[in-house]
Amino acid sequence: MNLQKAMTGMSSPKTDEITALDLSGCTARGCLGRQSSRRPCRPKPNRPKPARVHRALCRLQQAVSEIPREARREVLEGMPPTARQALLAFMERQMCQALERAQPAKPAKPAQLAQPTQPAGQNRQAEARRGHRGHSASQTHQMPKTKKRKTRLVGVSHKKGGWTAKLCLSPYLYVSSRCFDNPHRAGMMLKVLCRARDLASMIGIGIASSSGSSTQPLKQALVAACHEAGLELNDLAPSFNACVDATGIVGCSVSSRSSTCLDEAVHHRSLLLSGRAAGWSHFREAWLSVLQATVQRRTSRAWGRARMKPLRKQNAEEMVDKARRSFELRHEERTLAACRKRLAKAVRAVEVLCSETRKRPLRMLSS
DNA sequence: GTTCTGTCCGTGATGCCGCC
DNA sequence: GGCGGCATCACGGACAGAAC
Repeated sequence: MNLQKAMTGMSSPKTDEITALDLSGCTARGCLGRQSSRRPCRPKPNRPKPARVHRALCRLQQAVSEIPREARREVLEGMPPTARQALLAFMERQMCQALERAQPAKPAKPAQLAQPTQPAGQNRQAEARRGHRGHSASQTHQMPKTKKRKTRLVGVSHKKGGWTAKLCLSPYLYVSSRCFDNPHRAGMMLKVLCRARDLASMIGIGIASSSGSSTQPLKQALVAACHEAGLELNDLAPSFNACVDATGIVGCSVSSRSSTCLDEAVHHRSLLLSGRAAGWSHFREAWLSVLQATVQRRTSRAWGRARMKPLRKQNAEEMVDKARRSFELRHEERTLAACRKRLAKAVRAVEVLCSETRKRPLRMLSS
């Protein structure tokens, strides 16, 4: 009974009844009697080794302990009786051993005995992975081999008002042209942007290598690319925008405000990236400051969202916190699903071993 | 060594805003 | 309703580390 409580962390009478039924059913099914009618002592050659059984049960115990406390009862109820009995017998055995060890010193509480297998945290894999990723050189300036949904000129998009060219100038940093009335003109601008990107990479400029204070060479590359095409920078009217993938923090990408000033976009990118590296609270501050920032805009007759004003602090906080809450909910769901998957696997493994140990399964599994 | 999982990065598409 | 263009989302390949 205490074992069950230790496993579920609950003291529901219903759970206790279930445990009692299963434990009594286990002996009433007569596994031992059936076994005695066959070969009494000689073990089967393909019988699982105790170490293997022990590992499988340890895994199952850990999988159960990873399930959030409130969902454990449901999980235990849904577990096949064979696996559940084996687990209970295993834990009972563990408890006895622990009690024996603790006897000379002082008696330990049963609830504490179930704790050692509790992992440090359910998300430790994800946490461990976080922060270990560097930027691969191969990822920069390469066109991904994605399936294009429409066979249109890559980088040119059709808007209600015309056609624009958009290009990733450097990791996290995007540049868009102004709107043009035909796709050919936008395509030409796209070539100019590509050329600027190439010029920048040729002389080793890159946002990755340039801090916020040294964007001048990149600007020069843009001007040079325009001149090569017989254009002025004003013809292109580039607008810069930094986008940071924050799926690990808020479950989506976060964009800076679009600005005609490269320095502003780079500054926002830098804020968001350093915030992301430092964790949620820092990222939140960075995001808030980006949302509230005033940036330089194109001088066009565009209105509405194209002229969106900086958010007020309260609105920005609402937006940021809403995104985080939504992410946390989704994250919890994903974590629970992963726990359940691991549990199902562990249960299957124990069931297989139980079926292999046709003789006295409980006694063997608990030894 | 292979598979799984989560993150990074790049691209395309579309919603939305308010003046004209 | 048309317009200009920013904001946001969806999608998918590449990648790295963990798990098996």
